[in-house]
Amino acid sequence: MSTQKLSQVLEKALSRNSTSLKNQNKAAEITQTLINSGLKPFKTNPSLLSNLNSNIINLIISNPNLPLHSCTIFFNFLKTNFSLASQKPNLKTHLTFILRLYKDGKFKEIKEVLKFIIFDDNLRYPVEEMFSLVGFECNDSNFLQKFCDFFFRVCVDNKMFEEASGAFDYMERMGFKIDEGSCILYLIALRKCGKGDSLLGFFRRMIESGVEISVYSMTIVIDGLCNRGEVEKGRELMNEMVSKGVMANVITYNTILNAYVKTKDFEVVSEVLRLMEEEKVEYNAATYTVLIEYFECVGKHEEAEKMFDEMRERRVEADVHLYTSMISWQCRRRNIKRAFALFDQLNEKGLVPNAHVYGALIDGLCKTGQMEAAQMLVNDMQSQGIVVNQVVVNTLLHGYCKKGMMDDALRLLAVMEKKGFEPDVFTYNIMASGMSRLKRHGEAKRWLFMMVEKQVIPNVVNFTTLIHIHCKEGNIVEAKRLFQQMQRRGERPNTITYNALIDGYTKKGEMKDAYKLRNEMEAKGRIPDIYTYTSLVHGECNYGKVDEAMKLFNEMCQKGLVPNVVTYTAIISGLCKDGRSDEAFRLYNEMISMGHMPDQRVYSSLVGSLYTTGVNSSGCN
DNA sequence: GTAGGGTTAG
Repeated sequence: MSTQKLSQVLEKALSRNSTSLKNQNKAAEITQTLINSGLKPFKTNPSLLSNLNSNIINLIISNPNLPLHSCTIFFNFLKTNFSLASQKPNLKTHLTFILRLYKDGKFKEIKEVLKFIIFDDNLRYPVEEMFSLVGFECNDSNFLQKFCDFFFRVCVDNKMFEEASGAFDYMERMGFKIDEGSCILYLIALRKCGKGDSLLGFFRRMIESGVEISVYSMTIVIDGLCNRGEVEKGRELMNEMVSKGVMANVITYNTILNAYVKTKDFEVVSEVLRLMEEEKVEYNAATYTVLIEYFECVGKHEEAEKMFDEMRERRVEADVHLYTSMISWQCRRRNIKRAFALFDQLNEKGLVPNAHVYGALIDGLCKTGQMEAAQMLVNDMQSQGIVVNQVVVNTLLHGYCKKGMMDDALRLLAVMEKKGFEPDVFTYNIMASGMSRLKRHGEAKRWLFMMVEKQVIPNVVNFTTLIHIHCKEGNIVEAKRLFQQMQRRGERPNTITYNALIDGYTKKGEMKDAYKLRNEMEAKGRIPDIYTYTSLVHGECNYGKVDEAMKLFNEMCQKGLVPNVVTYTAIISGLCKDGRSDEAFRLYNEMISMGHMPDQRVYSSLVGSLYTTGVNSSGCN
């Protein structure tokens, strides 16, 4: 190094020292003022802060003699005072303030400052650079680790997954201990944002980075896999983790059990139950809820009751979830008395009913047409301080619509809208189908058009309703157009959608197109049900092709589908019109033996057939 | 900071 250069360096160092000294003096002066008199002097005389620079600010903020409270007030003053725009705290100042908060254990406040940094265009830096700056400014490795973790969590809280991922990478590269709790928040946020496909990938990264894995994060990932229909993958993951020493608990098992219950596959359900027994995992209320749900779903009511009894024998306390499920099933079976008995039981146990429980009960009353009682229950829940939410309003509306009480539905809707209720996809569909049921097709369509105007995106159900309306109006062209439009919009028609359209075609006598759709739905994995067959049977009968109708009728029975009163009516009247009263009476008897009550149409058909064919000899009883 | 519950269309 030349002498000249050395002298320059020395000069610079000296001048730095002198500025540094000047800064220190200024900082000390301001700090003292803040301690003695707070912000007031600076507000009345802003020139006191005229020579402020970031070094001075940092010296003030990091001064442990200045109480944190004063420190915060000063920091916020600098941030918000427009006349001090040139001294607005920069990233380094913010980091200094965070360090100060950290030393005082103010973690919640740190997160707020971090959030501010993340959303401020002038303060936001690439993750890497910011962390390096923290490491450079502060030699405390513990703080840097904690800082990274805070930053990661704040990104997660604000759904900034890429930034969070960057923070994770940095922590991994630096060999920091990564907190599982933070990773769990990341997993939950992913799931909440519909990014379930990223769960497993991130979980693998956690394992590779040496994050201590607990049953919590494992279960979240398994749940995510189950929700995507990848139950087997979930089970494999569980086995893999068990071999690594992470034991599954009752919640993990419930998660897998619940996924299998939805497939209604008794074999796999029993297998999980056996596994739970082997592993000595005791059932809890959630296990019983899932099992009761399963048995009710497959129509084994007695088994479901047995589960409820077993739970009490094993002294597992029922909770609100379980009662809601039980009540809902009683209501579906129209056993309102039992539903209310369970409701009383819940209250006697000191459990607090919530909107879900009330929702189930109100639905039960609506299903049985007891609208006054339903309204009373709504008042009751309100008096308990429970908010009448979207579901309850929709349930009530549906109750009124089903009874054709459209004026009451409209009145309720108007009242609720005044209270801030906003109709959703359900509401519009309930109103439209209510109108359509009364053949008020114009109004029905208006409700569905209104939802589009209100920017509510129609789903497959809404499209199906509209298609159905057009079919009822005989406008099969428009129905078909909508059917294609919905698919272009990414809504996949389900069995019910196909049924609506098939019914439209059969009513027009366009049987060829109806069969074409039936084949198409099968090819797409949508299974024809009794409604599909009933429409086809009806269509064939209407056009005198009773042999074709009988073929369909036998085909559906072979497939294990049980004809209902409508199917029987269609085929019986078809046979009668064709003069085949023997066959008609045979099916009539079959229908009676199946426990179906014939309606007026069946009688008229049969009586009519007696007139045309003379005396029947089949011995109808 | 892990699981289970109430609403819609033929």
